[in-house]
Amino acid sequence: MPELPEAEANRRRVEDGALNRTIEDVRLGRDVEHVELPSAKARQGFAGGRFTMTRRHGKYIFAGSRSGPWIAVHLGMSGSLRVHDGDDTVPDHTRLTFVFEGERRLSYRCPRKFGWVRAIDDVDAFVVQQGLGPDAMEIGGDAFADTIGSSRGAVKSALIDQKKMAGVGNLWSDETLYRTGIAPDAKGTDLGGNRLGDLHGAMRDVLGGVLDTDAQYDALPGDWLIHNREDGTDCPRCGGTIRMKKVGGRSAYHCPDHQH
DNA sequence: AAGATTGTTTTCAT
DNA sequence: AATGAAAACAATCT
Repeated sequence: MPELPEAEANRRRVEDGALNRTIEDVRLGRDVEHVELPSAKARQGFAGGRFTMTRRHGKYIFAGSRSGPWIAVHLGMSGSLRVHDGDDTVPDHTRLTFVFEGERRLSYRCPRKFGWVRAIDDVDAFVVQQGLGPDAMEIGGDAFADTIGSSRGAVKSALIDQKKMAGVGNLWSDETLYRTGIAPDAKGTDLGGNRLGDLHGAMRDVLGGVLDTDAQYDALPGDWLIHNREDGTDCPRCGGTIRMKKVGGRSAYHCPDHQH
C-alpha cells in the first residue's frame, strides 16, 4: 500500500534509471479506459524532451525538467513505477510507458486502477491545488503538534488526513501509534505536548525505517505491527492481543493493552 | 464471496 | 459556521 516510503522508493527508481535520457515516445498500455492518463496531446509534449529531476510530496511523485512538462503520479493502492529495458518483458498491468532513446523504459503500472498520472506544469502549484499539507518527513515538531494536537477527531484520522499532513496512510499511521502507545481513537486534543512530541518522533522513525529498507517489509524488525496485523495475534511488544477496530472508516490494528 | 485498499464526494451531526 | 464522522463510490485481487 503505497504511502510516503513506498512513493519515495518509486521516486528513487525513476531518479536512478530514467533521468537525462531523451524521450522518444509515450505509449499507452492495456486496459486503460478507466485510468486517468495524460491526453495524446500532453503525451506528445514529452517527446523529444528529458526528465532531469524528480520530486515527491507526500504520496505523490513528480518527474520533469526545468523547462518542460512534468508528470504527477499517484500510485493509488497498487500502482508502481518501474524502469526496464526494451528487451525485458513488459511489467503486468502497465498503463503508460515512457520510451527513451536506446532500450530504457519507464513504465507506470496500476493493477487496480485507483492511481493516475497527470501532465502538469508546476509542482508547487499542483501541491497547493491538491490542498496537501506539509510532507510528513519535512514537517517540524511544532507544526506537527499544532496540527495533530488541535484535531478534535481520532488521532489516526488526523495522521491520515492529507490536507493536514501529506504522506501517512493507514499502514504507517497504525505503526506509528502502536510504537507510541497511543490508541488510534484517542482525540488529538487530548494529547499533551509530550505525547505529541513522541508521536512526531515515532512517525519519523517509522517512515525513516521503512525508507531505509526501500520499503522491503521483510527487512523490518519482527516486533513491528506490520508483521502482526491480524486480529487475535499476540502483541510482540507487551504480550497483549492485537485487535482490529474501525476508526474513521479504516481498519485500525492496534494493541489495546499498551495503546491508550 | 466478502472485504480490503486509495482519495473524493456527499450527507449528516456536533 | 466549521469541523468532522460516516458512508458511498470507483476497480480489482485475494
